[in-house]
Amino acid sequence: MPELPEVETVRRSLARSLTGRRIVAVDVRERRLRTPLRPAELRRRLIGRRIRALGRRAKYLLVHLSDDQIMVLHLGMSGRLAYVARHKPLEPHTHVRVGFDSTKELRFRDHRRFGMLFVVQESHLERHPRFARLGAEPLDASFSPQYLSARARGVRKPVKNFLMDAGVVVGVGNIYASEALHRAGVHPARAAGRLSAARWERLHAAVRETLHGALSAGGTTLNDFRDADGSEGEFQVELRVYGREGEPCLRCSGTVRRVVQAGRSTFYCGRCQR
DNA sequence: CGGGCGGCCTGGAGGC
DNA sequence: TGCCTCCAGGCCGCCC
Repeated sequence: MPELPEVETVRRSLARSLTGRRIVAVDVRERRLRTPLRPAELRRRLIGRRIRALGRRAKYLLVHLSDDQIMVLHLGMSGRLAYVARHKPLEPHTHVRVGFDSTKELRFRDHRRFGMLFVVQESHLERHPRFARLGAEPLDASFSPQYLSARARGVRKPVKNFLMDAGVVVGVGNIYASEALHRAGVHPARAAGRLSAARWERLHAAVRETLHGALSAGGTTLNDFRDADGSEGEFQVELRVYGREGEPCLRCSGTVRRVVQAGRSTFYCGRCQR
């Protein structure tokens, strides 16, 4: 569920609390995450280092540390980060605690354990296997309709799946792909390689507007998304098609439908999305 | 080789 | 009421 706006929301809330802090303790309570945690290595590479800044690449949160190190966090589907008082009782599924030179600590919870936490050398980040093949950042200036159109040339897979391909554009997950396609009036099953330049213009704008809107709302909280201070997002009330199967389209008199594409639910209006 | 799909996980919802 | 199945979806490996 955490897509770009949710990860960015967490980044912003964490940056306020963590920037400038020094790591003094790392407690791994469960090492079986998506990538198995290595407690000794984590301690060796994290303890004593200071947090310089918080960044983000795709859905990865980047905690930039002193000495050229980055602590990389991925929330998977159910991951949560919270900066809370050290003495607060542990919530269920708290897998990692990172202590700081303050009275608070960072807690990483993830009941489904799809999340990740590892450390990379900053100068090696772009060569890291999980980063080397990532596509454009949708909110960057380099992301353009021409880029999308060029990457889609000859691609026969549905445009919905194309938008969710992190090798093309990052951060667009299942919810915002449906929302952006609806906003652009593009049918999700249309082959990516068969969209006109005008449609790429609309879709490009729709992706950015959707992500910016969600960001302004602090993300979408459908089940359990929270930022690092525990606040919920508000964008769920602005969703136009996602989760609205059978309900009326908010733009025309059509009905929102649900189909499964590549194993994922897609919501769209069969009337105004062509 | 592009693209679809299953596996990884667990909690919650819905069916019987 | 309780048990079972299904679904949620980011990412990757596998397979056609």
